[in-house]
Amino acid sequence: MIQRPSPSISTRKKPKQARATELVAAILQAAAQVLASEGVQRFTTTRVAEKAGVSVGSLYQYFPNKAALLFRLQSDEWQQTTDLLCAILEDGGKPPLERLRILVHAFIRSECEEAAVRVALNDAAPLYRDAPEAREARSSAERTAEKFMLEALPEASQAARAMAGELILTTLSTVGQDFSASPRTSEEIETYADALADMFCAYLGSLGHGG
Amino acid sequence: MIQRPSPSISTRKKPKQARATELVAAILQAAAQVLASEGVQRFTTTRVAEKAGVSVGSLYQYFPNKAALLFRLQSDEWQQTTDLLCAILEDGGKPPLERLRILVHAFIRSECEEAAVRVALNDAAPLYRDAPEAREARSSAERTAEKFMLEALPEASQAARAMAGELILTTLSTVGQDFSASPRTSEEIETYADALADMFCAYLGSLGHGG
DNA sequence: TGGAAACCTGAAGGATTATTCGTATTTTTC
DNA sequence: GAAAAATACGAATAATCCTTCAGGTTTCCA
Repeated sequence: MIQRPSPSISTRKKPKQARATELVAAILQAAAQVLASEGVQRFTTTRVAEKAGVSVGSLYQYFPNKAALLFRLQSDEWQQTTDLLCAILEDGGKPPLERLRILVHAFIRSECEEAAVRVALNDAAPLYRDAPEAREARSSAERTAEKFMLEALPEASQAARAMAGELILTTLSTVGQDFSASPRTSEEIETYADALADMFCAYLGSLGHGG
Repeated sequence: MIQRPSPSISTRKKPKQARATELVAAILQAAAQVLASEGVQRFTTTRVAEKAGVSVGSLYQYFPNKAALLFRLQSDEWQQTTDLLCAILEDGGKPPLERLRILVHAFIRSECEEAAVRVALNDAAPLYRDAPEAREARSSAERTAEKFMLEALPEASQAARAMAGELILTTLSTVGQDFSASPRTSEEIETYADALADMFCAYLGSLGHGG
């Protein structure tokens, strides 16, 4: 398959002075605001620069193109979520299934809190999906998840564990996304998170007995 | 997210002659092709018309705007999938959980077969999401699903059934979407569908006893 | 203090696209 | 067969957007 030379997405230049660092921060913040309030359709480098109180040219000094900016937003968001979830998984004081339940609640809540940005970022996915940097991943979160699954399903085969882990992670992520697309009351959130956790626990339970 | 006064999406005029009907069909077919092969970014009314061997003006005679065309594609796709799934659910000869497993397999397979269009249609969602017609739904599929849940969870409360049904449907749909985004071998497909069905069955099983 | 490096500016270029509308063609109707 | 209705055409319009670059400003450092 031919890879069209999609423009690199890595940052063009790194800020070396304080004002530049602040400028980048202002741009990122403005970008998130524009994305959340206007949607992808109207997410424009010019609009972002304007909202950041900065000129477009400055934006292009630190982000080679629009996709890079979006990708950066997405990366930051993902990193933040990942840290939250890993911290929960690594809490050794509680049994695995309880930790999982807590994690589901935390994730769904987090997803709903920032629904606007998350949904818009998802809408923007096609803009940076084909970029080279978007392909790599293999984070440290992988190992944390793996360790958790080993704890939850000690008797299962490696393949079964991997499959179950992947399925749960995918489900959590995609269902959370879908759920947060509509506005929700906090009661709805808790109910839904509980149901989702019930499903995961039932699944892991069934795998634990039968092999 | 700001709601711009999105122009109506309903078809502007209905074809009354045979040639017009064929033209609309050609446009829809071309639209699906363009969407699958070029992606949303390059999905253009001009390109669609060109591929259909038709002028842009003709396209706009039957679709008031680009969003309407995309929405139509999405509707047709959804209707087709819905019919497939309802047929499986209504097969009274098999026990509920077995039907559910068959349904999961059928859906995942179907999703993977048309992955290109489906993924692109999903990418296009922001273009027609805010349209009035996209909000209504309440199809006959709802009733079928409800009837199925009544069969699968006869002892559960109405609320519990509704929640479980919604969760399973959402999971199936979003996870299927995500799974089909990468190319898959048919072995992977079957394995994944089985795992997903396992999860649903375990969930319903757990609700059946305790609930 | 002065020169260099980093930084910032924003008008303008270049490209793409959605949609319209005046005109031409085909089909139907009487 | 002629008027009317339906259909088809596609160049032109108007808007939007990404990105660059030539030239000014600020900060750093010796």
